Amino acid sequence: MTETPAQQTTDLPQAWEPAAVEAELYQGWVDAGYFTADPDSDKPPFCIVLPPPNVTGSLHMGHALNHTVMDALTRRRRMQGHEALWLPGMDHAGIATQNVVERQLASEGLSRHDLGREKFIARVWEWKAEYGGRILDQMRRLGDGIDWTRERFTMDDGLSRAVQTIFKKLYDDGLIYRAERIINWCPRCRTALSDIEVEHSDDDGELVSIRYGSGADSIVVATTRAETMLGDTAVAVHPDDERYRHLIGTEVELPLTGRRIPIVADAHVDPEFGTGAVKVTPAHDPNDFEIGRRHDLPAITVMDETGVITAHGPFEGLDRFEARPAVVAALRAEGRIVAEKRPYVHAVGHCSRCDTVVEPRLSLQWWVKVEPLARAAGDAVRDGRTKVHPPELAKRYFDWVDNMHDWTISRQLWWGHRIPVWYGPDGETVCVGPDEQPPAGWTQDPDVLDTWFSSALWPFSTLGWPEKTADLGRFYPTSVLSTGYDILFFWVARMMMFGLYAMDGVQPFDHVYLHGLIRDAQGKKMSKSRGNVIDPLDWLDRYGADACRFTLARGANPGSDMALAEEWAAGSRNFNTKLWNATRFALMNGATTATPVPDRAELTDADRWILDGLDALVSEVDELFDGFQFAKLCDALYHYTWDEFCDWYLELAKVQIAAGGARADATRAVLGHVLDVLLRLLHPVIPFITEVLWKAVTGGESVVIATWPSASGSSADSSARTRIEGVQKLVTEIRRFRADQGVKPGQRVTARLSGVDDADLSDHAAAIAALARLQSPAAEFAASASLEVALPGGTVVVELDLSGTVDVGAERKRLTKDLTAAEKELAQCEAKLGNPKFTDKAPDDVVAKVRTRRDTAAADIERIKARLAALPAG
RNA sequence: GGGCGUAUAGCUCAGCGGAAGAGCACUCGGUUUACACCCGAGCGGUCGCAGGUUCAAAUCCUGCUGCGCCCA
Repeated sequence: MTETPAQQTTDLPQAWEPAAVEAELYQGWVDAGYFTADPDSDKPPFCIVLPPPNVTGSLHMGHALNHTVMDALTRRRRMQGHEALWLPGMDHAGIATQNVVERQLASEGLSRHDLGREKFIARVWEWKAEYGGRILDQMRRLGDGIDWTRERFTMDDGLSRAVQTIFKKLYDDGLIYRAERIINWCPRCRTALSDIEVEHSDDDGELVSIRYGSGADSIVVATTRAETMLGDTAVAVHPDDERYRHLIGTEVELPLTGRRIPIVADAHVDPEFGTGAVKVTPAHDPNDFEIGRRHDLPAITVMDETGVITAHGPFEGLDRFEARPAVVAALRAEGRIVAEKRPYVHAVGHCSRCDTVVEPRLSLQWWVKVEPLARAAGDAVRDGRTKVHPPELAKRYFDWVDNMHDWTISRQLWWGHRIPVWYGPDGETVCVGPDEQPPAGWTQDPDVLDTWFSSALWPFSTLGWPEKTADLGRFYPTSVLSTGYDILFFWVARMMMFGLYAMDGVQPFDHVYLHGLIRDAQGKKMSKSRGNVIDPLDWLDRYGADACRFTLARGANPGSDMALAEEWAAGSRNFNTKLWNATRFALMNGATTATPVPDRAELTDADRWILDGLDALVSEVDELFDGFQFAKLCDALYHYTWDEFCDWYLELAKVQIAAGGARADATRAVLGHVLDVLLRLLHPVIPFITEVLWKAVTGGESVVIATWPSASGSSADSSARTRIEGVQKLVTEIRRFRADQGVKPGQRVTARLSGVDDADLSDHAAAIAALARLQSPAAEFAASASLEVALPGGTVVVELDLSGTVDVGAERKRLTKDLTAAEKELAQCEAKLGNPKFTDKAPDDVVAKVRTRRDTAAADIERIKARLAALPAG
């Protein structure tokens, strides 16, 4: 008999207290170098680059979810023997960071202009050193198995060099150009924004109809931005619009200004909208800009970069939102307001960083010509080099990349990568690559690049590009990019474009996994204004990293958002506690991996059943991991752990251990083996608790570097399974009967079972008695009640001495309910079988199945009726 | 306005052609020496509405309605 090693019962504390041990465990992993990848190993590579969080950011639930996913993927591959690299870092977040530091300066009564560009940038670096990157420490608390030795920052020297290199390459290839266009302008940030940095919302506004000109030749236009009329240079109508045909080519007087403007015909005007005549302000509206180009109209800018009106007498110096009512009032005074609609709900663009209403503005900016890049990015997904998970979202990706507008990359900021273009005294232009010098006396373009420009290089710049480093050769293309579907466009599309371009057509990642968005328990978006934000740090404190991670992974159904609430985390915490207690109990009973699991011939039905279930679980988990099905994977692990291992096997194992001798030793080996495998399977999702438990069970160094389980290869014993399921059904029916009869769960009841041999359960009498709390009858046994349980092999009759009055009413109620169900079943089956079309056309196995169901139902009805008839009256 | 997605138990979601499922919540019982963060037993659904295809529809098709998202 195996000695129970003493330390196994004492090593594990009574309860799992994550807060007390997580930090130390994590530091141990880092110190051991488990997360540091070696480019020179001969293992197959696996690489994930962390979508770099903002240097100003802190961990929110969306990060926590994404990190859980990436960590689980990486940890599993590491266990599978891959050279696993998860590479961390941050982006410099141009606008956000500059805003933060400017606010800091403002509190000192300073502006960035007081400091000047160089000193301001130095100040930003100081800020970063002190406050930046809080999120990196929070990632440690989540348990991220990240290679900290490779941490990168988009403004680092190496990455800045990558930015300059690719800019020069694009410029030389004619894919970067400078042009004056209408761009999205944030008057608060005072910079250009790209299309995707603008968020549209339906806002209350006004629709004002204004009469231009006078008399028969007058024309009415409608606008939501009345103040822009100061910059109108035409009125446009549809060429086929009979109402206005006579006016085309004539001029009207623009009110308030005295200017005369032409009426032009343009096919892009919608005759159905408003009056069918539109005012044209080429300097302040993208559509109008196009009309202006087609008709060679001048563009008059009437606002400065802060949104303040710059001309036109009484309106000069007014903010755009003050100017709007002022202009309307002035027009009304002239009797030119024909109609006003207020509120008028229409889509308004807002700055995604500061929510200020975006102003379309005519301005000279740098652009990326995206057409060839976007086409390549689309093709990489179309031809399967990069796979999108879930695949439905690929369509959205195509919609985007196939209709992409050129990308404005210049930003009127100081914090960022300065555009490497220099201007000569006579307007010459030169783009300067790394290691090149601009001609003396030339001046550099003052603008910096969009942060996303450098982030788009992340999958290869972090690995050393443009140098041909060992890391780049080994880990590019990366394996998986994981992110929320909401930033599919920010991340995936741009990384794809630049990755393919810089790396000679090799895609930056093989798989793109897109997870859903985090919502509250009612499915509402989390937002500060709603007050429904859950802070992951709060959950980490109160429930532990494993519970937080398990909750997130368990909710990650492909393509759909995830609702979160306190109860979810508590449920995961409970799961961890269950796992803890089950393992502790197994160890207290001598569970071990020191002795091998005996041959199957030596094992009981229960042993084979739980081992076969474990094999099935291994295969299922592998399949689900490969398909990025995290919710199902967690459910499978949860179900096996709790419903099969804890609820049944551990109870059956108690009986086997009580038997002593070789049976007990075999059971200890099975317990040890199942826990060893189960803990390894759980480790990628819940790394901390599995580390402690796995070491206690196996005595191994660390589950982080343990081998990923594979199925045993033995074929499943289906008759063992049938018998265990028979035990389960019998035990459950007896418990149900006891509960109906009001017998306390713990109370032993004298019982006599017959038909056990026919049901092939003769080996399981002890287990049935233990689980159903039965005891053997004495000589003078007098049954006061009985029940019948139909099993595949035969019906087991259980006679019980309830030693009290029997609740005949409860029994009748139960039997009647069962009878109703059986009768319904019989009717359904007979209806089908009575339909010749069904028996002719349905597959044979389906018909056979229905026949069996009919026979079972008929037998059930007969049996239940007999029992009801035998029941005493009352 | 255009496009996409979704509608299943009180809540959050699986299931996506052949007997309606899970977690949580709820009800009843419980000091069963691993666990009350637990154990045992339950209750709960004409699968949004209306048509159609099929021997068979929660599952496929059409329309409608509600909700959500993306793009104008």
